[in-house]
Amino acid sequence: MTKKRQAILAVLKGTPGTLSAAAIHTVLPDTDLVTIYRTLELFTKEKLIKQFHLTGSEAQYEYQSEPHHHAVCQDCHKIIHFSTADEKIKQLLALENFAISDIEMTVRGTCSHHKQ
Amino acid sequence: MTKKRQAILAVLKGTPGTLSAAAIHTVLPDTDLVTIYRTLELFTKEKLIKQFHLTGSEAQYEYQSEPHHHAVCQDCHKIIHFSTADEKIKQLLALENFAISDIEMTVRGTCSHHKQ
DNA sequence: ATAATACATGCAAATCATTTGCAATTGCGA
DNA sequence: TCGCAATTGCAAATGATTTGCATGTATTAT
Repeated sequence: MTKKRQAILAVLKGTPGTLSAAAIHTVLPDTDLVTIYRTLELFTKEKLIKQFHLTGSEAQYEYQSEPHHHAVCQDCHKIIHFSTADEKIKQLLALENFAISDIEMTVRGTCSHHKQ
Repeated sequence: MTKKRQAILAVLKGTPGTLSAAAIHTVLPDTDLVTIYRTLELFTKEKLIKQFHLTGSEAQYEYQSEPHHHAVCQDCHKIIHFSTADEKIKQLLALENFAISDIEMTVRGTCSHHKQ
């Protein structure tokens, strides 16, 4: 764990929401964007952080604290974080004036493709 | 609804899983990839089809029949489709020999950013 | 402490998916 | 049929991410 990597992790830990690689680079302009990408890939593999592809453009990263979900505004791309699952989602998000048009779930893991 | 658009929709309707823009282009090589992109955007806005960003690379599209969810293998990127939500997910995917490492939910809609 | 080796970083350039500009074409209504 | 608007294709631009390679830094064995 080098100084640069510590700095990147610190930025992620110190940010409540999600961050893109470019966003981290504006906070740490002395660290090359390529280094940031490589570090984020490393951290993701080590499960220190989580990577999300919420939209078609930049990936979003966040420090893995409490597991939770995301609501993305289709107009302004604001991301609302929430932790309770199930039926309560609608009530919870209603409090935030969020009009749900679709709930989409992605399960990640490994399938039976390799019976080594 | 032009002929080209009909053909693109037919490919999506005739495919059980998801398709990328490039995949559609290999099925319909006489339709320019740009036209495919523009048509997919159109269909997505009209809610004829659904767009997914399951990984960092290509977006996946599928005809909107039954609402369901996706399990993505982190190694081979195979996509398993399933419809039952909640606790049964684990049992269902266990039958497919899918080892879940993470369940991630994305809610799409509109937040209160515009009080026009 | 020094040499040898491995790992981390930065820069430039490549790559991949997608979007944009613009001209040519098509289709459809007056 | 004429004219206008929408559709398509080609080329090029863009945005995000990755790769190659040379340099720098750290770590270990001698």
